[in-house]
Amino acid sequence: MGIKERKERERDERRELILNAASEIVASEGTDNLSVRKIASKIEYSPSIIYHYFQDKDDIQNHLMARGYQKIISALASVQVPPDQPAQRLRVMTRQYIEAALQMPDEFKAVQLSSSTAVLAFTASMFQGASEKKPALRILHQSLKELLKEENMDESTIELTAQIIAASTLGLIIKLILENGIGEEQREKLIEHYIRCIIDGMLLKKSLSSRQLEV
Amino acid sequence: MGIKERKERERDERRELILNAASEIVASEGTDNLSVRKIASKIEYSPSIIYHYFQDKDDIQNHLMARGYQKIISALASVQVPPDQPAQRLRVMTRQYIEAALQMPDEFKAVQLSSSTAVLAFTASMFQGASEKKPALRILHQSLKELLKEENMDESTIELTAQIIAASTLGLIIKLILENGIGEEQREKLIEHYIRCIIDGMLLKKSLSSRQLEV
DNA sequence: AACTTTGTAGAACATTGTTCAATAAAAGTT
DNA sequence: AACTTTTATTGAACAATGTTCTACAAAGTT
Repeated sequence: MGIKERKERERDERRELILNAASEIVASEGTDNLSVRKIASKIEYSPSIIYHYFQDKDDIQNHLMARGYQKIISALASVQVPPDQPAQRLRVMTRQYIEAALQMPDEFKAVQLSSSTAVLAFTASMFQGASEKKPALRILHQSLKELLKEENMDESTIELTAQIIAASTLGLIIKLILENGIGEEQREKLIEHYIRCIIDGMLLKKSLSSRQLEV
Repeated sequence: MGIKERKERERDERRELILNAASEIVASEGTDNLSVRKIASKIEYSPSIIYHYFQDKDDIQNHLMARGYQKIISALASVQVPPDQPAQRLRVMTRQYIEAALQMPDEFKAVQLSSSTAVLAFTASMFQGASEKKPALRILHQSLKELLKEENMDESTIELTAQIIAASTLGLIIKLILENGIGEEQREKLIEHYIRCIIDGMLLKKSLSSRQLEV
């Protein structure tokens, strides 16, 4: 049954063709200026053909998001720090996550910031609920677990902490993306200070066990 | 010259009329479904009239943003905690900021998440650069300053810290907005834990002065 | 009363996402 | 090889969008 496979391959290739064109448009003109017709014109096909390969525009954007997300995951997964230094590992991973996101601001915006319902639903499926089910967060979660288990922290607190780190890192990324005029050294300072404050701050707190604060 | 003033008043009233209609549409149908024509139909005017009172759609959205932002600022400014307890004050303010934002997810999304260039520029003018120039951040900044000055922290670090707290709080808010299916108690837990981790974590770190970490 | 400014509407345009009916091409079946 | 079914592709069409332009009426000024 070689033909069926070839057909599927060809179909996938055309889907890739469409996605690549879409990706280029997003890269050159921004997410807002992506249109079905521009994609069609770029690949020199009629606009209608898009709907033979994708359900609708949201579908295309979902796939674009998935790609961007995959890049982030790869960047995260490729971090190899000696596993006996989980704190350092967490720092490096956080930094990698931030930098991966900054290298593809448009895709990241598509992943994280879109408010169209379909895109939102997709985002939710990756970022919502327990972090075990979210690819990128799972990796972060794993590192956190290794790190925090040694400090007799209960499971639910670890889960909460992972989510909060993910959320606040997202916030920093958004800040850095929005402030595209920011200088390189200022950006570096912010990232550095962020990791200091958030990661190290949290670690330090835990290492002092659960002493209550009444400042 | 009473007539000129009345004219201006009438003009402002119609601008308000338009903004209110826009606001209702955003509230009921979401930011994505706001359209000039819907506004016109809601106020029972022709679509063209909109352009007599606003430059374009982005202009309207900017004003919508400004309103939402004003609400957040009010919520922040209304926090009155004894000034001799700056840490507690910072906690309450952070919480208020989060809750104000969650009560108007659409406006907040408009303020923070939009990627249209005009909206972006506007957002930038409020959130970008030094926090002294950003109304909402300035209040936060002020509280931080009071709090951190006592711990001989230099100005630039305070600035960085303020920005990071603002950014990560933004991240949490976005997370909570995106996860609209989240339960009340879970949301509460997250906010509580966030304040614990971020605010208290930072405070604790500072109270131990600048000891370096080599975990 | 004549003139100018301001408010309003209607028609029109280009662009968008999407659908539908028709057709060409390919694959499968006899 | 002839026929049938499936797949690929197009062109025309539709409705909704943001926006502009021309025209015109109303209000204000002189």
